[in-house]
Amino acid sequence: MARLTAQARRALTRERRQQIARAALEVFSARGYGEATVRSIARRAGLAEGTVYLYFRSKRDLLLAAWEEAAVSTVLPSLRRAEAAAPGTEEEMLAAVFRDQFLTLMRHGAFFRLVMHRADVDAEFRRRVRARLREFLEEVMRVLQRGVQRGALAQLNPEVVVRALGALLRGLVLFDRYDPKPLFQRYAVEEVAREVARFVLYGLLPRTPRTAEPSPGGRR
Amino acid sequence: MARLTAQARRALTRERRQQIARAALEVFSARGYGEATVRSIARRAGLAEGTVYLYFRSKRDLLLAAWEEAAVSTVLPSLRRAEAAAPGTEEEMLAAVFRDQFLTLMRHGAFFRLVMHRADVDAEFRRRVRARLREFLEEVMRVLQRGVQRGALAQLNPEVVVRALGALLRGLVLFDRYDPKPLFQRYAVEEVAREVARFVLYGLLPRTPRTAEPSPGGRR
Amino acid sequence: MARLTAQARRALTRERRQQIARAALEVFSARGYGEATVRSIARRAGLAEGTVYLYFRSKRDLLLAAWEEAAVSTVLPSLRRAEAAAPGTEEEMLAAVFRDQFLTLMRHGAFFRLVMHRADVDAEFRRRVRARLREFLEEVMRVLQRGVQRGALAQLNPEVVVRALGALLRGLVLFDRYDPKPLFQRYAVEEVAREVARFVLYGLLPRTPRTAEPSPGGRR
Amino acid sequence: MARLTAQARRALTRERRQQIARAALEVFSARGYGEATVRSIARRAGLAEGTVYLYFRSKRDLLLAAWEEAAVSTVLPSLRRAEAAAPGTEEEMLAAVFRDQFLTLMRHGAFFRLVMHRADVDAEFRRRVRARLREFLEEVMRVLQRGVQRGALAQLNPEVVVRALGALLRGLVLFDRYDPKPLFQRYAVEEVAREVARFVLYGLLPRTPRTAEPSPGGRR
DNA sequence: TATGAATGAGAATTCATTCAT
DNA sequence: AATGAATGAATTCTCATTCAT
Repeated sequence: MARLTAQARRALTRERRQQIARAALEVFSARGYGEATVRSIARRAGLAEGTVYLYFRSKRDLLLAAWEEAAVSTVLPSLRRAEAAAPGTEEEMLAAVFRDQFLTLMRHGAFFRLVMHRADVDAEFRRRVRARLREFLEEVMRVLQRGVQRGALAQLNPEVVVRALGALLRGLVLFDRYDPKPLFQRYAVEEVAREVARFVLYGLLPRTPRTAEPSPGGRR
Repeated sequence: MARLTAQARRALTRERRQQIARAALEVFSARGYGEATVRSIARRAGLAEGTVYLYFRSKRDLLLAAWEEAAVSTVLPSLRRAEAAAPGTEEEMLAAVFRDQFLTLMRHGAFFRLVMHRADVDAEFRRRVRARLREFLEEVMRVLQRGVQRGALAQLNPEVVVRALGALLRGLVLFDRYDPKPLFQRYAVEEVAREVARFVLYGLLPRTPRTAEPSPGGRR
Repeated sequence: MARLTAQARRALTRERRQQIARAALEVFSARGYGEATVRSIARRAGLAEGTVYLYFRSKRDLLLAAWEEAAVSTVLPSLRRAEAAAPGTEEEMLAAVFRDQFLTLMRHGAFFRLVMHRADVDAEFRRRVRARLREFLEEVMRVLQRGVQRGALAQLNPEVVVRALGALLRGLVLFDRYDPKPLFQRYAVEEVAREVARFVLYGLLPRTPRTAEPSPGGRR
Repeated sequence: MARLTAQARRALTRERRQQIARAALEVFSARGYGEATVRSIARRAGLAEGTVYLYFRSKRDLLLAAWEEAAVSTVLPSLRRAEAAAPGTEEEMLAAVFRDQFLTLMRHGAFFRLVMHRADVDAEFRRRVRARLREFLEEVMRVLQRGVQRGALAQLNPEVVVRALGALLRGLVLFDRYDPKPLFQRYAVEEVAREVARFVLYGLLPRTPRTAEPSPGGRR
């Protein structure tokens, strides 16, 4: 008659949920939403079909859970570190932030592409995706605005820039899958991150005049 | 009904195919792949279910056809125009190219998001998406390389830059759907295009030293 | 390309619906609602499972259709005939009405028992059952009221009597199934009908005084 | 917990069984058989699902137990009282018997309707329902036969009359649920019982000639 | 060529029953 | 004795695809 404490039970439940959510993440990533079956997710989690329904109400809920599982970002911390960087190391710090972002995105690329699509089809899901994005956008915007105020950044519209940066980074990874010559298969992540950091800092135009002044850590 | 020449027949067939492909594009955009039914596509095209199968082998083929229908780009021409631009109008020309790209993407945003996902799930589809992208990438790369050689552009890796640019532009539009404060609902496309052009040309860093030299069409 | 006229098509559809409704009636009668599967109904109708759903939206709709199929009453006509009866043949006419009612009920006894139960569980179904009963009740009530006014019937509350009669007749058949010595297996329907008619006309008390008067077609 | 005597244990077991059977009766009445879940019955009894299976072998057994619970009749005693009635109070006594019967039936109307249906589907259940009915039928038949022999009742076939009476009483209550104008919602049970008693005693025909003679307890 | 009725494979979901604790 | 998590069989319903007309 040994019964578990309510706390222990809840912990077990949370663990099972995560176990299933991870399986869902894998299966959804591999097969998409429509093609993934609840059965295959259960099998992947090593459980029977019915068991899944003890922890999730529907297949749709599995998708939401998989999204929570995948969306844990490692980027915000590295962004905060970057902001605290000494002047002159901007390029390196930005490259580091970008690399982290790339790695995060690469881990679940297929799933994020699925998410983009499902968010079109499923309004509740879209709401959740938006909620998660909001926090991220606001944090980065704050960083940018401080940079502009300090004179460390050009006077660009931060609303646009934050989205341009986000699109650039996410797009680079997520569109790479159907690139005829995938970038991330031909260059190391670090390399791409550094090159993108340069592009982002100095733009497309040649910076010849600038090299005239002592720009520590400057390039070329 | 009088007999038609083989040519006329083929023309009719092509027309019917396109009629169905357009219907498919609309329905897929609105509902996604799994949720779209062949019946709804047939209905949208004003035909019976069976008729669709006279022109397409399967639902999957409908998706491929919808993709061909959607992927007609208006961007390459505007890019060529841009390249021929006189120095000093770079910003305007780039903004124009970007605007065209944005408009193209916005027309079928939901469908492109679907495509990104289906390309993960369906290898043949991925092949086709890649093929279409290749031509585009190569064209833009050539433009960039010429710019670098002429000294008009910074010495960045064109492989990276072309993808970064593409990701930036596509990402801005495609991710906007689940932006908590959608950019393209709050700014005119032209405005976004111009701001992004500036960002892309000059980068994030302040350009104060540069304004010292006569930079026609310079900014702010 | 021979297409059917809209009329012919509708006739075919009606026929198919009835074919399926009859199969449903049989299967529901034999197995009950929960135990009956749509598949078994389809098989009984000689069709594939999916075909059933071309004609009915759900299993529940099949039940409603089966009910319409079963509830076609042969009783009202015979009731009207009875009312027109010459005095003195009351007993015979009533027996005839009862016999018809018994036969109707016996044809689908199990199904009517199911109906009584489902009407408890399913509100929409209850509504339909009620609607069908209403017409019947009102007709019989009118007959009774006329009888009372003419002095041909005792001054009883017609509301109660119509229900008492209905309950008696329906109950006799429907409860017979779990009678340890089923009446209708041991007596001919006609016999039961006649005996019940006597009971209903003269009641339980002995009618000795009455035999004193010349009661043509009187009894015993 | 101290050991219990075998007797005390058995008593506890019986009590638990009844507790569950009552819960089953309620849930079956409210939802029907197929729609009722063992879980909901367990919850209603304040127990866990598994516990139910310590006392009953299957869901079907729960139904049998619920039937035993519901079928305890209060009618036989009142019938015996009625038989002992002095002449002249027949109408009142019969009305009293009927009222008791009505009340018993009304308490579990939905369940009895379910029972009628399940008895069709489940042979063992039918056997049990029959067994319970037998005792009742025989008792009432004896009463009727004595009445006929004493000359207190008309010379009708008691086999038919006992069933006609039973059908009438049970039917009145059980069919009332889907009566468009339910009798028992519009008349007091006593009223219905009295009116039905009159109908049953004197029949539908007017008793005018009869009132001429001294008919003790006559009507109107 | 066009139609849409028919098919049946396949998927999500429920729930009676079992069993380790 | 009591629990409730786990199981998986079974069911309803959908829809891509076929085919007779």
